[in-house]
Amino acid sequence: MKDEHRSGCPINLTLEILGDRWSLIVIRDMMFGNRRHFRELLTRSEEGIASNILSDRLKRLTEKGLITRADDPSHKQKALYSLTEMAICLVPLFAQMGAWGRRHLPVSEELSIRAELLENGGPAMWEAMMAELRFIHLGMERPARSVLAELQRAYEQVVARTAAAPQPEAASPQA
Amino acid sequence: MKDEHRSGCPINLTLEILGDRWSLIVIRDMMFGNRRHFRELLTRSEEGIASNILSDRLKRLTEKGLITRADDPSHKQKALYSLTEMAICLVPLFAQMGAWGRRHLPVSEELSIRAELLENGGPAMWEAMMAELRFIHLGMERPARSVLAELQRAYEQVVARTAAAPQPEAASPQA
DNA sequence: AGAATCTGATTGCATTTTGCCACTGGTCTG
DNA sequence: CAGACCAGTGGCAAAATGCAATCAGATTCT
Repeated sequence: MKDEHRSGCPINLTLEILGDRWSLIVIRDMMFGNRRHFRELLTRSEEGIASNILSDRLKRLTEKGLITRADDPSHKQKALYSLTEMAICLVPLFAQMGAWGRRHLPVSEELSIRAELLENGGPAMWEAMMAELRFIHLGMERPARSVLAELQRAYEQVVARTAAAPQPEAASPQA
Repeated sequence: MKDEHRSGCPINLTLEILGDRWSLIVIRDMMFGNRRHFRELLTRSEEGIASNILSDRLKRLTEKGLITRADDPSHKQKALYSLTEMAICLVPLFAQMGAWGRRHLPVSEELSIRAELLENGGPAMWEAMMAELRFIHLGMERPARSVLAELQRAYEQVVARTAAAPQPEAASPQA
């Protein structure tokens, strides 16, 4: 563990923790895909993370205080990973990243509908989602609104629609 | 150049471009520090980027459409780098990154005052800053408000204050 | 009970990226 | 014309990444 920082700039310190190709992918899957176990994160990921990288990132993110690891009561060898408040506070960052990527990069429609909703929902929606994540991961009181359900429903609708009306060209599956 | 993407997810595509330890540092220095030349970026950086890394990042960011390179009319061997609209649109992302880092990581006071102002200023301030960057980097009309000047002034005030009143240890610098 | 399966990882190895530092060819300045 | 300045390159060791095989314990299937 190296405690030396390149500088005390908030942007730099954030990059020192999240500035690689996988850390935010792991958090994204835990946050939006509700993946809580090693295998779920390993196999049900769009991008196909390698097991040693996943292992390393879970360890590193735990050290940095973004996630916690607990034994799953139902399965003795299962580990249950949870987001901490620190990670839950990344919701607005994800919203901005999604908004930017959606506007400037060749995103697929199915995978960007969540970003679109989150952008249009604004800070109120972000806060509602953070409250929901605090319920799921930190055991706090269940909020009335379920943003995750809204996002999932919209995603499924897009999937159903694009599957029913196959586009001639622009919609290549390309996972 | 590889055109294969791991997935069409906006978060993933954003990470494929900006998900490393240096790309956002370079853009940050161009954006907030108004560094436009190779040497400025190389030597006047808090974090100390290596010249080959800087060279590579400038090349990559140019390919990806985030910056442009032009000859500086005043010096024949100088290259002038400018942000594109795509990079200017990262302002809200920087604001969120700064806000998150400032809240959860051991930032220094001088280097986080800008993040604090940007967070408190909200979307209106971000838009004003983007307009200013469009003036500086894209030659658009000069806006009335100069957010960069506001940030710089606040930074200098903090530097002057902390230099004038040397802290003993953990004593609050008289808020 | 025994075999197959599932769990969170680990190990080995090749490739790629990073970091450090010296250095280059051209340009500008005093 | 000497020395500083300019945008980068090149060499090399260390670290990170990617891939595939593997591990030991826990659970499930038969």
